[in-house]
Amino acid sequence: MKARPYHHGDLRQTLLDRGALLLREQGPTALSAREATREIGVSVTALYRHFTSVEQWRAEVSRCARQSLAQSMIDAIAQTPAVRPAALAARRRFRATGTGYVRFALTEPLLFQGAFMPCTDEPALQDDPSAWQVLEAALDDLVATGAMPAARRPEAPIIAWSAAHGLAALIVQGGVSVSGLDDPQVTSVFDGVSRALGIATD
Amino acid sequence: MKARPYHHGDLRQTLLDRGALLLREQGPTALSAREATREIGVSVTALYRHFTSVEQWRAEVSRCARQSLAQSMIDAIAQTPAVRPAALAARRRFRATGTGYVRFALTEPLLFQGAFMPCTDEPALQDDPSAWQVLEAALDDLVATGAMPAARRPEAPIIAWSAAHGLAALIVQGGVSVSGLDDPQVTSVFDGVSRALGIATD
DNA sequence: TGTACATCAGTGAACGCGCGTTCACTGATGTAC
DNA sequence: TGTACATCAGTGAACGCGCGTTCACTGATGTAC
Repeated sequence: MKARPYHHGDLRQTLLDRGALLLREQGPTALSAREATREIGVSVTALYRHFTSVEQWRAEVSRCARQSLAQSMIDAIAQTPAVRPAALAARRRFRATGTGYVRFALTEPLLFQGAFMPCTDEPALQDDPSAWQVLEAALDDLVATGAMPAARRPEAPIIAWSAAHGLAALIVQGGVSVSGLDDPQVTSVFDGVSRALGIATD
Repeated sequence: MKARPYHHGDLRQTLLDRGALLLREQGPTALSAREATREIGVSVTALYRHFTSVEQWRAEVSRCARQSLAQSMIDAIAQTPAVRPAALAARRRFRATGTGYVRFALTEPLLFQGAFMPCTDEPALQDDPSAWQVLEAALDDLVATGAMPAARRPEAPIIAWSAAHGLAALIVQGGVSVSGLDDPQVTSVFDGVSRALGIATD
């Protein structure tokens, strides 16, 4: 498993990157192997050296988009200032998972669409990082610091996930228009989640 | 504006119905004018007598799917038993808007996808019935009967909408698997919304 | 009341396009002796 | 160390397919006199 160039370089990764770029700029319907290979300057057939089919490539590109989404959550957490007490910090980090999620939908709507586009094939690898796992970790954190009652922990993932995903999806589809992360509609949803989970609001 | 048959009958409506059927059985990617007209037994060109382009037809089909979704909410409300006090009845009806929404996603996942598929054209007519309006009415009802504090009214739509839509979207995309409307994940989300909005849980 | 004509719904062949997949191939890299 | 050969990444032409749109047309319905 060497990463050094053979003929082209790492064509597999280049195809994934280009696919993500296509997704980002033109959306799921524009994600075709012919377009991607044309832009890279490589023959279409070269793709078959790295993926069993175009559909499988598409599934991997979608996975990359989901990983970007998860990375947006991780970035938002990282930008959270270190504060005391620990429970407050945990609340801020949890909130950051939500804002990272919604920010991604706001700044990269087409990539967000690609992250959840229907794929007939399954990706060969699991999401890494995974948005779901980032959320789970933030919830564990809330319980560990006493910021959320442990009794809420089992239902917390689906509640937080549904709210953030629903808001993001409505924004992307244009059903809801929002000026930014400070828009009252956005903060209402996050505050609502806090109330639902018994988490204090700052 | 006559509804009686000319040559075919009401081809416009037939095209919309067939489109919705295609959406329902094979999903958005299978929604093509050639396929629809082939199944109806009419030439492709006939479509241009009723829609300016295939894309505009598609937008109208998507609207029909959204109307089916709204109808599912209305049906769920209608199945709600008449109870006293009025606040309890209002709560039940509000809950029904959510279960109607999610039931539609569960029983007609492809149609649900079609309801929110990206369309380059806008539908000529507005949704009627409209899911959004059904929700608004249910929320007014909650306030009028005292089941929800009036202070929550402004943010209630986006909170309820995000939660229900997010849950439905996650179910349809396979991210969350759920056995039915009584699944704990579903009830958790609805109970969470009630807590977020200051509505009593039965 | 009967006839001529305008209107308009639907036809069918043709077009160009971009797609995914196949095939036999070329040519560079790595390895065995 | 040098050479023969296997391996494998990438080529380029060709295929069949389904799509949306166009065009000149046919034929049924409604209307004016």
